[in-house]
Amino acid sequence: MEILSGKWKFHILGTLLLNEKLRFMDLLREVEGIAPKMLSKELQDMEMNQLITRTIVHTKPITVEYALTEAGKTVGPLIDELASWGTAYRNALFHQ
Amino acid sequence: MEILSGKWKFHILGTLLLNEKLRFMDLLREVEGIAPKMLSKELQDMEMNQLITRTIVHTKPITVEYALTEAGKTVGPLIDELASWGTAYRNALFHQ
DNA sequence: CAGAATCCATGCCGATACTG
DNA sequence: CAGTATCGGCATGGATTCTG
Repeated sequence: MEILSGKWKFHILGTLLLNEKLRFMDLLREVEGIAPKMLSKELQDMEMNQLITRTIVHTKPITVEYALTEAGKTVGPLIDELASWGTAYRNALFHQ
Repeated sequence: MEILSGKWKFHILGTLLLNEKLRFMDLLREVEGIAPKMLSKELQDMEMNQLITRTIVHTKPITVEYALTEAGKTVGPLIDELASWGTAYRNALFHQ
């Protein structure tokens, strides 16, 4: 659970689930509101926990690509369940 | 998601899923390591969000019973998915 | 028993500026 | 482009004491 803690991890993972490979700037754009420092930190966390891979591409200037590992892809169903809980929760409140 | 934030909420909800009704002291015992202040605060949060009910029983001395609402019971599947993600995650790391 | 009050440490997170 | 450095606010959470 601490592996997925932090304000932005689910958002980042969700974005990577939809996009396969993304560069730092892409993520900075897609994950609305995140500051470079936080993005950097969350990415490092998740790389340490082997949820994502970080590959340097030696272009000029260099770019870095982030992608989900197989382990990282397992969060897909979890995010789905989280979303469907949200609706189930609202429904339960509504029908009571 | 902020509804379920906090260090102890899942633990408390899980305990209530197994027990139907519990008093404050019971929860203090069952949720290992939690301080009364935190238990009180988390319970208030969850009562506000209508995940649990709080009923005062006028015994001497008074006791208070906490139980899940219908909305609260919807976290069951979510906790299951969380648990099975844990194993899926470990499995993915192991087989790589 | 069920909590409220108080005090306090840590660290999460944000904004901004800077670097190779 | 892909970050790091620095500063600082504010919330989170812990320990302890007190109350009806």
